[in-house]
Amino acid sequence: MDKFLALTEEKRTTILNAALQCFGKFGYEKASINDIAVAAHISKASVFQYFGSKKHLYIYLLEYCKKIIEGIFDKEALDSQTDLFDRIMTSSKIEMESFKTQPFILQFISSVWEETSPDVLDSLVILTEETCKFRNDMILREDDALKFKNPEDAGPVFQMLLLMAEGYAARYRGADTFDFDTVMDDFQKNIAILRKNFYKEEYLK
Amino acid sequence: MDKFLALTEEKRTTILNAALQCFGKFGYEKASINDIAVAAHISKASVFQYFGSKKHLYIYLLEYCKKIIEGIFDKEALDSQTDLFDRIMTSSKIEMESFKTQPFILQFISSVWEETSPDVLDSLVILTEETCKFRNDMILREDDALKFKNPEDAGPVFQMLLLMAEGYAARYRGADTFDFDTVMDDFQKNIAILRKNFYKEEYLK
DNA sequence: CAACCTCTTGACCGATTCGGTTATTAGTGC
DNA sequence: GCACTAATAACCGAATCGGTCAAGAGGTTG
Repeated sequence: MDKFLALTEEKRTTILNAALQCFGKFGYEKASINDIAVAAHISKASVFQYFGSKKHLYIYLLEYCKKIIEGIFDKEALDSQTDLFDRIMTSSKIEMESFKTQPFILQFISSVWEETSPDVLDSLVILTEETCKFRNDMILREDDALKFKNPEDAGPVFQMLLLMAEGYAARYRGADTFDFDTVMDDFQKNIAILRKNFYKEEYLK
Repeated sequence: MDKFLALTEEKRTTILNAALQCFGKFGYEKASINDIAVAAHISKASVFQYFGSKKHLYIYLLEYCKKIIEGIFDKEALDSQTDLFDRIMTSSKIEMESFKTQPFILQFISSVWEETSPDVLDSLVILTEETCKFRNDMILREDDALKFKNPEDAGPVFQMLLLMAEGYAARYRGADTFDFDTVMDDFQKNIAILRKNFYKEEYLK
């Protein structure tokens, strides 16, 4: 793998993106090294030169994604003491911004949750653990509900927002092009509308 | 294919579900006839006995799904002159009920939209056309907005509900078990909350 | 120019799997 | 026991699988 690290960053990300895309799309067993090599515009032999084996490459990707998520997580933890809607918005924004440069990480991560191949089953925990941590961080807090006209609506609304985020992810999964700014704009408008209708008057700054 | 129609209905649906699941999960090229045969608990030779070739099986599935969607569509068109939220709810309910017996149709249909194999590319239109028709039917109407405290919120709220539905679909895609009633309950509660907060007082019956 | 080194890859390996065929079996009615 | 049918085990050539290796290509030293 030191062979791989010696490459230029551009070449590395091209290869990683190709691998993330193929594994994300086909799953571990159905994705072939040849698929990845073609997508990365290199030879199949080079993939083995860099990573040794298919399994090693997959595990490398798991750890690679883990590091990226850790990076997001830290930044997000900094500004976590705000309003519920602001919190959701900023964390989504950070998440989206990070994935802007790494467009295939999202579908790879979600594919990991469906992976069943015994070859890599033991290794999946590397990523699943990390993604759980990420989700738990932006959980609903107690005093969030107080701002709602009907405090009991806070939980469902939060769930609806998570659901919508999943909907966005599903809608653009596998699409080649993806206008992040437009989607975030859309999401922001939706959040504003929800806030306006659910919050007590006094919390509508 | 007359050979296939001669089977018992139970066996037929077992085979179709296996095929829908495999094609839906792996896509046309990566799904092998062997995968399908194993999932259907029959021999590979039987699959060819029934459908002739891989391509014929795939096209049969496209037409099979088209018929099912047509069935839903007709029923849904009958009671289309109600309140926006009721309309979304009942159409979702009908859709869900139909898919309760055919658990793999949903992921198959969404996989068709991502299919790129030249072998079947021409045939995809069989289904894509039909699913478009289905979506267009439950579109927002003009007088729906009048019931909203802020009429301009109607469009976004409708979009949010579509997004949430996609989120539900994504969340349970590929899951073996899926408690439809719980999900529909959840969805219904969310709709009730939205209506309560977005509608003018006079329309809250 | 020759000798050397690094990186990339075309060609190749045995094994497996592919879509598809066929010959044999197992089951059923008479 | 016999004929007919439906299912499959065994098989086909071709392709692809994960993985290896030796032959270049390109650059750096003498």
